[in-house]
Order: sequence, then structure tokens, then C-alpha cells
Amino acid sequence: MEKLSKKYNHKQVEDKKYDFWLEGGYFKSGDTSKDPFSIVIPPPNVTGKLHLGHAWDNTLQDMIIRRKRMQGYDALYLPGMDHAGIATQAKVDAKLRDQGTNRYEIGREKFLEVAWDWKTEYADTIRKQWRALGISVDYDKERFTLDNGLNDAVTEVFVKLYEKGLIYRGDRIINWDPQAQTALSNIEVEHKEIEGAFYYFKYMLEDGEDFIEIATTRPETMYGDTALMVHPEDERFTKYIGKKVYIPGTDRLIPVIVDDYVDMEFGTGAVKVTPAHDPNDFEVGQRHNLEMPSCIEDDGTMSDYAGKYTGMDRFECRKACVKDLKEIGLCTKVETLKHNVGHSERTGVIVEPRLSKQWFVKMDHLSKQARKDSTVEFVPPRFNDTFKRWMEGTYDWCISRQLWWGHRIPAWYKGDEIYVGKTPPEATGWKQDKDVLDTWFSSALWPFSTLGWPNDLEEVERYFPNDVMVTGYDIIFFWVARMIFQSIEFTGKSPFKHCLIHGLIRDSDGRKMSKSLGNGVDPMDIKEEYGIDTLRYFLTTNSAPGMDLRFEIEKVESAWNFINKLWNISRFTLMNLGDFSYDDISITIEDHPLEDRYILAKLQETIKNMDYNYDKFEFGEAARSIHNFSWEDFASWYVELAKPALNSNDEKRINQVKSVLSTVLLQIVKLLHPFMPFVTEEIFQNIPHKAESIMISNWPLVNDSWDNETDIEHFEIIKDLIKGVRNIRSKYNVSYKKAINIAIKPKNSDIKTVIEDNIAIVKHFLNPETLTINLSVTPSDKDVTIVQSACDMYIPLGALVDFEEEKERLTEELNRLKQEIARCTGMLNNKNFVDKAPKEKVDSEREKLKDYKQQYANVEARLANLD
RNA sequence: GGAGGAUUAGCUCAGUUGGGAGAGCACUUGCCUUACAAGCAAGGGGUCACUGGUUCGAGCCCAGUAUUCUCCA
Repeated sequence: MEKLSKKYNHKQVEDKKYDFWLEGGYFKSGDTSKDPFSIVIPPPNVTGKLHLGHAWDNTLQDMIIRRKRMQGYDALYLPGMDHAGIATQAKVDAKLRDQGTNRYEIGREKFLEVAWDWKTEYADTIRKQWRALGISVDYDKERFTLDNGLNDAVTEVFVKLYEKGLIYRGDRIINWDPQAQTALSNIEVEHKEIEGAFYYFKYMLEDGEDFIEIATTRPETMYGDTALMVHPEDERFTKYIGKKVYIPGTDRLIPVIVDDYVDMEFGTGAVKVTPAHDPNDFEVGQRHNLEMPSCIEDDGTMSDYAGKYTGMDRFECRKACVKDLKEIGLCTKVETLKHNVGHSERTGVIVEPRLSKQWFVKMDHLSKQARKDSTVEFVPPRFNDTFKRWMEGTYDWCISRQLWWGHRIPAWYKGDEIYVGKTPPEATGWKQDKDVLDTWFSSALWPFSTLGWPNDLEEVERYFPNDVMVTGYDIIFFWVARMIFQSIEFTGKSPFKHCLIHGLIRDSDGRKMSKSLGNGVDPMDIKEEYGIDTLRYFLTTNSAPGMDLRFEIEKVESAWNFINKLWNISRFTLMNLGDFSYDDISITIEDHPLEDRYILAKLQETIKNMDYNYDKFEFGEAARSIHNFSWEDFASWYVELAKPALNSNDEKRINQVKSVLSTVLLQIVKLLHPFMPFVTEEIFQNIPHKAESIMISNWPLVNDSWDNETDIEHFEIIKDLIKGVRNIRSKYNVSYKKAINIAIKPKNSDIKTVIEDNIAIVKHFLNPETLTINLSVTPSDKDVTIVQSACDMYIPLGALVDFEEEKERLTEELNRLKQEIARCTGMLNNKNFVDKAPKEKVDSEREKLKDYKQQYANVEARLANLD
């Protein structure tokens, strides 16, 4: 702050602070004399850099942890990263492709070396970004989902679940991503509506000219058909049951079978059965003991079953066979159709349902247990229902992935034998499963595996369950739900007490930020231009929990404005403090004038309001409270009043003001520190303070002896009076510089005393030529009148006033008061209101009515004078 | 088809246990005021989507309708 630049310069302020904090060791956890409080970071993928969504997520975590640390907790904010199987492997594959090679060429071992190098490089990028964001993570505790300890946790969980029969290996229809060439779990499939078609085909009977017509959206799968199926009660087809039909264009015969599953009303009433490429057909195939040939290969090309189309891409084959069959009259009709088709959430390609041998987590027991035992409280609470409802309809979770980058499945095979264990079997001839586990399988263990589970339970006992998990609603199913059921199964506890859910960041048009749209915003660009405090304040104050956040540069600018304001009230304070130090601060509240008592009372109100909202994770509300206090109460009123005092010769008063200024400013920066750590540290270091860093200073506590409602009420009277006169000045274009005569007629002697005691404030803001305060002021006809609840005021403005205008103004005032009186009277005449509403409410309405009637009479009298 | 959001000032959004509708930006007017012109002071602007219900009293609670977004099938 040495240079005291008029405008806040984030580059000077933010520089070196993070190192200062690191050197101080303030991010470290482990002081066992304190109560623990823990948050684990949702591990970002090591595929690339962090985006605005991460910045939001991490800032929320950091805000929570910084406040708790200041409140005296042993705060652990545990950092870490996720190996992100498919995503990272895709990136590494692309890198190899650029180098003119591929993973098959270099082999698994070498591939993993390249992947680990990739991880090292990108972990570094991410750490730099954490640093830039200013998040106070304990780097000593950093974990990676593929590190040794987490590997042990994954193996432990796999083996235990296998032993309990909750993990099994089996042939099922899974979602196959032909581009990534791996299985996916059901929730990694996105259903999107696309333009497709219903294709009608004739399946000719083996004997004769008769045929059965079916409709399908996926003609290419007909080469995997092993039956046609009709409803047993569908009389149209009774005569065909048990007969055989040809797969169109081939000499392969399949039987006509019956099954209740067929919907007679849908399509032609007959359906083809492709057990290897459709989940429902697979079940039919099992019931009827059908063969289950795959007509599509891993890479999405047609298999030998497709005859002349073998080797052709599945969609090329679709076109080709439709064309060919149309020519020979076996494809009779094509109807366009909008329908939902599964796409890979990872690569975007259309997934192929495919019969495959994979590993699964059996979900019934785990989800039932999680629904019953979860104590996680979602914020906002509607997500409790989202979670529970999803847990009711779970499918078994396909956890094996045909990738190289990930946790190798701890299963070994020898012939038909399977061995599952933490270590390889000792005998020779066993071969380990080639596949790895779904990344989410390891992420699901994150809240406890990162703390040492299962090898070392000391920190698990201290920091688990975590206090808060902060994440977006988009991964409640992928991640949060899985953490909950795995935690409950393996630790007997829910993984965290609260789960704070935020939404997605959108661009200024409300569109999701995405690479393909190119509408993403790099948090580092915002940091460069406005500073990270600005970004943090913007991110944490512009939405309510669970809601999306629209990125608008105007909102970023307004965040910057606030920081600049904070900067300038600090400059003002500093310029006036001189060598005033922390030990010089002395406040004996009853000796201070009203403005001091007011600002200190408002400060207490603000602390209470902030704590209330912080604890509810309502950061926007908390911010509004401190924003208004800093800008309105402190900067616009108190600082203005401090000026005459500081310019006086009254040493005692000067010291009082310096004490109040430094006290209030110190509390303001503390209250704002979690939002904007850098600038608040800078200010803290420059104003009178005690702790070596604001990070480890004490969170403000309410001082009951300063918490005074009457002082606030009295100051409000003065404020209203000042605003009333300012309004008239503005209306009649009388500049502040021109002194005016003001006569004040207080409503009663108590109010008279309040005004008289604070006459200096009134004079400072109103620049009066003369100022009369008298219970029986008689205005002259030419005075402009201000009627307020506490007092009337009269200002002679002479020729400046257009009296027609003045009459109009007073008439409007009269009408307003008339309406108010009608409203109060209406309520008070309602017997039900008087009987049923709380007494305080009724009394206050009576009080208001009296007040309005008085004001009405006063305005009316003035109007009469003007006529 | 099922579930859940959203609908409040020109724009973007808050709104706590039900008790006189708020902010930021934009707009109008006047000010270079010894912290800040990215500022200060004053001001205008709302049928809280619609229809019913509960209540002495509804932006808020309940039911339905419309529009829109998201998730699930």
C-alpha cells in the first residue's frame, strides 16, 4: 500500500501474498489442540487446466475454510487430482498420434510412462492455478487417485465387495463407445433426440411367399437377429408361430417365437430380436435360449455375421443394406422419426449397446443402505430428494473399462478359474485382467481414501466425515451418490455432513460454456485484467445455492468497484492515522458521540447477519450485508463525519475517531477476507493490527455492549432529516455550497434533544446559514416544507421556488399520506386483524396511523398557507 | 411420459420464520467535494407469469394453468 495509488492495482497487491502465506505455514492443518474442520477438494482431472467452474467451486470451498480457520478450527482443505481414465488416455493418445505412433505400437508399459509424464506436467499447471486462485489448500496432504495409498483403497474395496458378492463379472448388454473402445456405465450415456427413421422390412417365410413385416430404427443389427417375436395373443401372427423366416437378403433362417414382452399396438406388432445388441432383446434371448451373435465389432465396423457388409462402418452398413433391400423389395418403407439415441458423454459418438463380459457393482444392497442411512444434508435441501430418488432406480454399475490408464482390476484368470485378491496369486499361469476400473470407482472413495484409509486411520478418525462437500449438481449421480454409498458401506458413516450444491456457469446469453461453442472464459484472463479477488467476489455473490451463474462482465466490474471502494476507504483511514497503532485503540463506548456508537452498532448487526448467512451457505446474502455496511454506512456516512473531527484540534476526539476508524476497518477486512483474501491481507498489514496475517486473525465476534438499537434509531432520525433537505436542494437546484436557512420543528422534546445533541452532524451535511430547532416554529408562507415522521422542516428559498410546483409537490405528499392512512385504518378497522394479529403488529400500525395523521395535518396546513 | 428448477425494475438477479418490494448495471438531473469521477448527491422505474385456495394478512404456503430450462425414461 506504500504507493497509495488512487485506483486499486491488483497486480501490486496480489503479488507475493501467496508465498507469504505458504512461508507462514498458514495452510497447514494438524493443530490437535483445536477442533477439526475438513473439506476435500473435488479432484480436477489432470487432463488440462481449470475453467471458470473450477474457480467457482474452489472459491466456495476456500471461503468456507478460511472463515473456519479464523474461527479457530484446525482447518484442513485437502487438495488432489483425478487421473480421469478416458479423458486423459484420449489426450495421451492424441499426443502419441502427433508423434506418429500409438499406444499399441509402444506397448502398455511405455504408454503408462508417457501418461505419468503427462500427469506430472498437468498437475503442475493445476497447482499454479490453485495458487492463482488463492485457495488455502494444505499441500502436504495432496493426493492423486492413482497414488499408492489410493490404489490400496481401491483394491481393498474391490476385493471386499467381491467377497461379499457385491461385485461380479458377467455377460451383459453394456454401452459401448466405439471411438474410445471401452464400456461405459449407464450414466455416462447422454440421451439426445435426433432425426432417425423407422425402416420396414419383410422377413420372408422359409416356405412360400408369405412374410412378416417389422419396423426397426437400427437395420444394421438385423445380422445379429436370432428370432422374430410376436405376442402370443396376436391373432395376426398365430399361423406363423414356430415357423422360420429369412433375415432379409441372407440365407440365414431364424424362428418366430412368442413372448408377452411384445407390444401389439406398436409398429407392425412383430419385432426382431437381437440379443447381443439390445438390452431387452438380451433378456428375451436368455428366456428363449437364443444364440447371441455380435454383428458389430469393437470399433463399430460390421463383423463376419454381416456377410457382404463385413468391415463396413455400422452407419455405412445401415445405408447400404437399406438401399440393397429396397432394390429387391424387402425394405418396403422408411418413415422419418425423431427419437432418443444414446451418445457417449465422453466422445460424443453414438453408443452401441453390445453384449460384453464386464465387471459390475451390484447396486440393490448398497443403494438401499445408502437411502436408509445417509445423513448428508444437501444445500439447498431439494437435492436430498434428487439423491434419494436416483438411488431408488439404480442399475448395476459397469465398472470395467477397456483402458490402460487407471486402476488395474485385481482379478486373475487361469482357464475358467478366477482369482480376486489384493496381491497376485503365487502359482504360475495366472493372467491379470487387462482392464482398469471406472475412474468414479476411485473418486467414490475420495473423502476417506485421501485421509489414509485403509492403511492408516489416525486422520480418518480426525477429519472424517468431512464437514462440507462443495460440488455442482451435474455430478450428483456420478460422484456424490457414489461417495455416499461407498462411505456408508466401508466406514459406516456418511462421507460429509453438508453437501453444498452449486450450478453451472453460463455465458452472458445463458448458454452453457463449452469448447465447441468457444464461449468459455479463462479465469486467468479475468485475474489478469481485474485481479483474482474481483473474480472471487463475482463468483460467490451472484447466485443463490443450487442456481446457475451467468457470466457478465458488468458484474465483474461492479465487483471490482467494490474492491476499489474498500481500497479507498483504507487509503483515507491510513492517510489520517499517522503513527496511531493497534495499542492506541481505545473505545469507551459511552464517551463516544452518536455517529461512533451508530457505526459500531451497525457493525454488530452486520457481523450477526453475516454469521447467520455464512452458516447457511448464503454467501450472496452475507456479501450484501457487508457490502452495504462498508459502502453506505461506513464510507458514505461515517467516513464523511470523521473528516471534520480529524481536522479539528480536539485531541481526544481525534483519538476516538482513529480508534473507531481502525476498529471498523479491521473488522470489515476480516469479514471480507474469505471472499477476497489478497486485498484484505494487504489492507490488514497496513492498518493497526495484531496477528501476523489476517488469515490467522480472529473472526469478528459480536460485542454486546456496542450492539445498541436506540443509537441506530437516533442516527436514522438524523439521516432522514439530512436526506430530506438534500432532496429539496436537489429539487430546487440549490447547491451544497450555497448556505440556506433551516428551521426544524421536532415532533417532541425527546427528538429535539437527539437533534440538538447531534447538531454538528446536521451542520456538516447541510451547510446551513442559520439553523433553528424549536418545538414551536412558525414558518413563513414562502418556506419550502419537509414533513417527516420525526420533524417538520422549513426552508426559505425565496425566488428559487416556483410555488405552483411546490403546491403540486405537497399535494402529492398529501395523497401519499392519505393512502397510508387508508391502509392503516383499513387494517385496524378489521376486527379479525386486531384480534388475531400479534399485539406488536397491531400496536405498530396504531402508532403509524397516529404518525401519518399528524403528518397529514401538517402538510394540509402548509398547503392552506400557500393558497 | 416422470421429476425438479425458473418466471420479481429496461437487463442480470436477491428476497430468511407470511406482516409496507431490494441490489448491481443501465437511465434522468446536479456536482472535478483533499479516499474514490470506475466517484458523490438526488431521482424515475415493478399488476412479484396467470387463476383459484388457505390466512386478519401471500412475492413467500397449497392446487391448477401457461411459458421456459434441466435431469431421468
